Amino acid sequence: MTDRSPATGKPIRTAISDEDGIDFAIIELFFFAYRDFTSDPDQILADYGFGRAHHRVLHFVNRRPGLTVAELLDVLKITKQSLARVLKQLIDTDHIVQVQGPRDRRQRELYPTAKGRALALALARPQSRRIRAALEDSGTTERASIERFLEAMVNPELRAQINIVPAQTSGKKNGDH
Amino acid sequence: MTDRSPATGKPIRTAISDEDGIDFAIIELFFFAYRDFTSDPDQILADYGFGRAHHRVLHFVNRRPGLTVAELLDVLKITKQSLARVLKQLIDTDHIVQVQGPRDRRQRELYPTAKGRALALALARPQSRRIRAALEDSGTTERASIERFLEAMVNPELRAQINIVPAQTSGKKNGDH
DNA sequence: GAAATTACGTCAACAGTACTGACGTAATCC
DNA sequence: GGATTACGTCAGTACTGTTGACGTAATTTC
Repeated sequence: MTDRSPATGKPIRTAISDEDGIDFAIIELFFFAYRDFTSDPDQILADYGFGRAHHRVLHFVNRRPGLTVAELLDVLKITKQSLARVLKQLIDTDHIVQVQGPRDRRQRELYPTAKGRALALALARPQSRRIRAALEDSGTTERASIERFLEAMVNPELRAQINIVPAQTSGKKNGDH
Repeated sequence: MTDRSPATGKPIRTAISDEDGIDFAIIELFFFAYRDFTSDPDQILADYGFGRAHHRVLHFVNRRPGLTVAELLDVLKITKQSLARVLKQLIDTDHIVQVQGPRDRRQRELYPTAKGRALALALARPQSRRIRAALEDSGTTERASIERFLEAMVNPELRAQINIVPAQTSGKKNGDH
């Protein structure tokens, strides 16, 4: 390679590859996949003057209605100040309401309104559609294998959060609307 | 209960679920997985005073050495100004070098230096480790199925970018000079 | 060869999301 | 009653993204 130079930059012309046993293919795919995955709701959010932070808050409040501010902070792994702004906006725009905690009145339980529920669904719809299409296109027979892989990508100590999800609700309570 | 009120917020107490045929499970898993996936390199980047934007630039310059600024912008889907700041820092810190384009001297071909290559590898290592572990933990026998799924998640019109990856540098052209 | 276009760098201004640290208030715990 | 907790908020800052405009050098077009 005719390399004789000082410490200062010499251009390396060969592409990095799986040479070092590093899975660049999936690393890169994960980047592209997530970028496009989030671009769907971004379009909708723009109409409301919201961003991704609003989406995340809205999502989890809909998924775990009644969770407290502290719990939400823990799930999102952001600070109080970061949450404050977006949460306030969502409350002001009547997407989320706060209810004083029953046991502990210092706490604020967060619930979606009908408006907030509708928006959460609207944001999730294109994402879900993309997932379904991807499962079909990739010929993935069992959805569960993707689910297992993604779950295994999450830090073990944080997996508890994932399963707080209400799976028991699946009883299809009320009729259609 | 007692739900009859004006348009203003009434708390909905039931969790959103797969009721509407929406794949909330995977939507949420994708969020958690990507969050933790990016947290690995974030730790390292902090030591250099870099952020995720630097990581992405460094990654693609290492993956496609010699790409031009315009090509990089196209891959990252960001604006010139956003790129300018981080690229300048990477050049100033001797992680990336610019070489005047051979065919078109207006262009700047971007190459990693040894230092830049080393950092790119250091950043990719924990991510690759996480992927390998996830594949094992989830009992995914064939890596390719995950790869296919992720690729199918990418917008079709953008999939071309993915395959620009080297490894088969030949047999691409069709008699053009 | 002059004029238009292209590739890139840069300046200015701004938005969204994240951070830290500090302070105040009400409620609960001990 | 004092300490702690849950939450809200103020101030300041960093990173990454945006748009628009302008300048320069190189290439292309006529």
